[in-house]
Amino acid sequence: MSPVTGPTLPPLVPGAADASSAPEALDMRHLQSLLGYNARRAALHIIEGFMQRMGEFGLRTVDFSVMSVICHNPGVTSRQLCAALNLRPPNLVGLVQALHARGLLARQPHPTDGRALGLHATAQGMALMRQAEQAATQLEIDRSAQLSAKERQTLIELLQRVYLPARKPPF
Amino acid sequence: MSPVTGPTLPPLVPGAADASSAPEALDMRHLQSLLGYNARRAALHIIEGFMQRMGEFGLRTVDFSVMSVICHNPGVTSRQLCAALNLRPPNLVGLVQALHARGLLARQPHPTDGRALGLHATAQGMALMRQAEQAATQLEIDRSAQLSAKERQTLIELLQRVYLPARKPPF
DNA sequence: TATTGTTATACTCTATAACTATA
DNA sequence: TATAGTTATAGAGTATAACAATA
Repeated sequence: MSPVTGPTLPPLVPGAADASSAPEALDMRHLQSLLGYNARRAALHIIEGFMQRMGEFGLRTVDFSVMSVICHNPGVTSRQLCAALNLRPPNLVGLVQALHARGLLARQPHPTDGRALGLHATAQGMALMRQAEQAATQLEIDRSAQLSAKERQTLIELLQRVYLPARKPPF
Repeated sequence: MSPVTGPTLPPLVPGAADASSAPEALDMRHLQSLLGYNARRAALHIIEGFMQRMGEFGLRTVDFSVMSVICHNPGVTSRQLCAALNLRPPNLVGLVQALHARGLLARQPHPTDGRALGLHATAQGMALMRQAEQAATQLEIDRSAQLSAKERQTLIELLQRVYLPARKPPF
């Protein structure tokens, strides 16, 4: 059982592998056969570098996402942001307040709904995000340098088909 | 700017999009061009169902990972588990204690290192994990039903090339 | 009655420093 | 001196319930 090289998974019985004989390399094949495990490990690998890089702009991952959506969708409401980014409204309040306090976004009354507030990036917020988005794109390329541009695109498309609702064929 | 279908990203200036004209659909193209964003969203989508399903076995995601590695690597130490799963030792203590209290694993003195404890799954733990691993595999297939078996395999391989250290060609 | 934004709060997950026993 | 396991604890992230203002 030791020199297994094929895709066969080890049997789930004692003695199938012995950690004391090779303490430095564990058999991780079953976990590595699971999509969720691999997706989580890969996401954490990318985001680890992402957080470092965005820290230079004073942004956490979620700050970047929120600012990016606001920049590309002027007047978006908190509720829309929550739906698009899978956030809970109470967790967005302090986040938006902090970005507003830094002068990165402004809140204007919604044109048709008196309850809502439209979120707009300020000129300063726009300038920051232009830099941040460029840095983010470059960082991701560096962090996934093992992939070609074509492979990276394939990976993104497959990931989107996992979590995005299926769309009609004629796009 | 409205009927854009190509890969061109919207300019990062006000007026590029207007949320009030299409309040139900936001422009998410920039975030969706980022690998980290897509990997995180896909991972959360899979793991959401994973947690529900594993809850029936009384296991959280991390419990499943730990038990799985122990089952396939009898005698593995806590330190090895931490390195393999990117966990911090203090966070593993209570986790292992809980699994031990449930009779799912046993801790035996390490044969060569008096400081370490070898972790072994009990018969009960083995039986539980046999069911859990089967359920996990099936759940992932269900949750990624938009992908063919071949596409799912391609996705896993691309993800592993992102987060696993590169290996020598003649593997 | 339903929804937006908000407050307060609790729960989980994760991370760090420091201790002990052994190598 | 370095490492394995542990303790205590702090911080971040995430979740729910409930409220006022508006639809």
